[in-house]
Amino acid sequence: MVNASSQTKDDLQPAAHLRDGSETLTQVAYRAIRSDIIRGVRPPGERLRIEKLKQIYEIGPTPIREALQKLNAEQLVLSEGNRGFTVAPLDPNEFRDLNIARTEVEIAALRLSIAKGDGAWEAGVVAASYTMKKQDDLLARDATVADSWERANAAFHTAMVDACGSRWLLHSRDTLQDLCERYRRASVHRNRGERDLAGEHAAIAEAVLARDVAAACDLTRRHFELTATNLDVAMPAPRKAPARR
Amino acid sequence: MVNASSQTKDDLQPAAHLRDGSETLTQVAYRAIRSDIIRGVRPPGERLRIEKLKQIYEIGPTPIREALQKLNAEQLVLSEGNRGFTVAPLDPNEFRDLNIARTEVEIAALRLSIAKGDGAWEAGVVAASYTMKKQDDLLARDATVADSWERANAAFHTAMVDACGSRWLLHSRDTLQDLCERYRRASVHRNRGERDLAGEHAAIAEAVLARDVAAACDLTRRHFELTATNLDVAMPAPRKAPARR
DNA sequence: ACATCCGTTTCTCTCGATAATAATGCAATA
DNA sequence: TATTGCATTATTATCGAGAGAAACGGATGT
Repeated sequence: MVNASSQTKDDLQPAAHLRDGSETLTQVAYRAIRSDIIRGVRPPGERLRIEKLKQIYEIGPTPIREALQKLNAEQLVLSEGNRGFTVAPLDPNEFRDLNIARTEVEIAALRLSIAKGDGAWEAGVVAASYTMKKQDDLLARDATVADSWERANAAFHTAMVDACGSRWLLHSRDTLQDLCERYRRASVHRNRGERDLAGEHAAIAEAVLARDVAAACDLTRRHFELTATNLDVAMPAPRKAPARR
Repeated sequence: MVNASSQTKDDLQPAAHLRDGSETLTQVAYRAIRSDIIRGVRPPGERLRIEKLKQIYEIGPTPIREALQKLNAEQLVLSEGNRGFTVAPLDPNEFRDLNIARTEVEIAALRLSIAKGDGAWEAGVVAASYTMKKQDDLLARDATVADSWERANAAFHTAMVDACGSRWLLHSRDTLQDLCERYRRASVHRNRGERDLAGEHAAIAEAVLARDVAAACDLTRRHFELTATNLDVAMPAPRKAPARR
């Protein structure tokens, strides 16, 4: 007698364990590859060969390609003519560019959010600040950038701009934010110890709650700039094909 | 004798007449469908069945799907579970939202551009203003929104922000701009005659060249808001399936 | 009459295979 | 020895067909 079970044959499909009822394999592949790129599992400049990805993610070539096209639309993946896909390279100049855009969009959203925010928004700000402080204190002792700190930090800044009233503005912000995150994760942080992150965050939250637009924007801008200048973006280390015309 | 020519068999392929040497069918499909959606050829809410599109654009299902995924990434096309793709609907609230984001990003870029702009940029502003004035005068007489006016208008505003120093900021701007354009094209313009577009544009250009940040931003903001409030966004006319859960 | 269930149909999604394109190595020639 | 041209190889892009899921409609029961 075979080791029969209640499993259908679908359960035996390799990638199916992550698959929700009505979720397409394209979406699965998209999220998986995107996450791997942002977290640095797939390093900048890596060639993304379909055959290889097919084996890694255990998904057919069509969903993989569709996912890559989607990632290409947000510039996390580059696609050149008939020469396949590559992970977008990291470039210090590009990061400066990106950080300007990120900051400007954040400031615009922050300004609107302070102007329009209601009681619920204020409560969110207070809550996020509370969590942030705990994580900042943890970081001050441990110095290792935990995933929980990253999440708290993202949530903190999101809470500030959450009442801006334009989902599209927030969407632009998120896109730029994700792009920046890849740079942050891939870079070494200098002067980590010299910064008073908890103090900076507290000052921002205070200004925001006091509805002091000028101060809040100023503090946030400096907060971002400080992070950016403290980042040493690793130059694209050419593994093969140093300069490919 | 057959009407033989120097055509290779490639030239006989239906969609190949638009195909550059190293251009992918996916890219061809992407641009074609995108253009059709923005120009309103494919109306909001329309279901995009693969089989149908395959015949219309004379391209196989795979490139079509990849193009749709790309369009989905920029929210011009919606994709639901296992239920295919649809053209993103038009919604007045969404437009308000979008216009806020569009305006804020434009203003941020404008501020930076005025601060950083050099001589070449000034020359570009002057040139774009010149062309714009001609098109505005033409429009004042003819009332029909010509394609040439649309182009001049886009070029005018682009020239203003061109020196902002962040390609990513400009990219966000372009994305939002394209989304707005679809609303503009699909809507009826009220009070077209009552506006002095040439005057508004001239005032903006003047403030920009005088490096008067406050005035330039203020004028631009009002310029956009006026356009937005003068637009009557056609509500999504439900053709079939009025309210589809 | 109305709701529910089940079979049918339509459409989407996915795969494997093929054709087209670019990269690679080798040989032949100057 | 360097270079050009050609044949080979590897990888990409595309297609057509099949598996799977949702929508549709008729029949049954309350």
